[in-house]
Amino acid sequence: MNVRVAPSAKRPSKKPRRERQPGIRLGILDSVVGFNLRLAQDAAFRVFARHAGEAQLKPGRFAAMMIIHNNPGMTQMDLSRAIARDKSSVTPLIQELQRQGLVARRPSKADRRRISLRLTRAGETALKALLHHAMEHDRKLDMIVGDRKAEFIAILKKIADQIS
Amino acid sequence: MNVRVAPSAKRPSKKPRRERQPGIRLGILDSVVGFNLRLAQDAAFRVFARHAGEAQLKPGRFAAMMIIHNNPGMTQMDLSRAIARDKSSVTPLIQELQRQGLVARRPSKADRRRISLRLTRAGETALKALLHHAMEHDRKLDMIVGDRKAEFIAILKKIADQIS
DNA sequence: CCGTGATAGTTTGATACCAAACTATTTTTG
DNA sequence: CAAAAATAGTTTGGTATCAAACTATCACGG
Repeated sequence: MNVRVAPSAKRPSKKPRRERQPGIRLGILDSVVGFNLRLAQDAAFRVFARHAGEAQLKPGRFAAMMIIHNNPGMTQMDLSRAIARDKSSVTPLIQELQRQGLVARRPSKADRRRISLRLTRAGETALKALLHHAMEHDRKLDMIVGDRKAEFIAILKKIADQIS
Repeated sequence: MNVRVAPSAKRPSKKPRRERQPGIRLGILDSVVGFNLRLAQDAAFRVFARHAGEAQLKPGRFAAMMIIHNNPGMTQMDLSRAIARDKSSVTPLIQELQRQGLVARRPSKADRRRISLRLTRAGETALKALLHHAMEHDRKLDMIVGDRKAEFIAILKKIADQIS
């Protein structure tokens, strides 16, 4: 890591350096799992979202559609748990997908509190396109992660499941 | 991996812990790095924030104070880059810390656009207390990550640095 | 020096999220 | 069975965040 920092050197500087110090010391944060997890996730999220541009590809939307595709008839609560988002965050997400004609919402016959979700034909078609973009993005991550991908993901899953 | 399981286990747990719903099929998402990265980071973040309760410990605040501690005199832009947050997110964060008397903001003599940051005496004291909580939290993560921590963090750093 | 472009910080507007309160149902229990 | 508790979904309020517009200051080429 870079360790250099502004040395507060007495510099009667006519010419203050414009070069911004890339050497901010992180201290122990440098080896704190949570901090590095956040930086990595932020970076990955941003790259994903940036390439979304034309396609309406956002990580959350893609994940939701993918899961609905895999579990037709699932409820919003199911989805909430699967993507680890509060149910109140699922409401507007699904409403937006419905508004765009990608997801169909039907009241459950068996339990009238529930709304069963499935992709429309258009939704299935859209998912196929998004899948291409998403896989391309994740391929970058795969390359960075390298051959320890399985173990890396296993650790991430353990964190998601076991932390309390 | 996660395959359906009859949920009717005799488990009268009072507090329905948030966990992924067994029985929902994730499909390829199950092995997508980005998706698992998000779940892990979300879980870690929430646990950290929850234990904040009493102390005013939020991941962002702690990281900011830690970095300012390690780099007295740094600017808001420096901090913005260090924690990978937009400069416009740093403004309210620092103002809050200043309002609480934890961070001192002083205009830079050399460059009057800049504001140099440092922890106050109270800030240093507060940091010590927060450090204790934060380390306790990260110890949980350390236990989950196990003996491959160095490699795990190395991969996270690679993702944060190299993704584009 | 002087004007143009870069940089630091703030403000404003938009988005995503959570948590709590609320409604409508269903399940459980006394 | 009726009351109470639990569950599904929505609404509301608050926070964190980014991006773009804006102000002030600084650097640099001419």
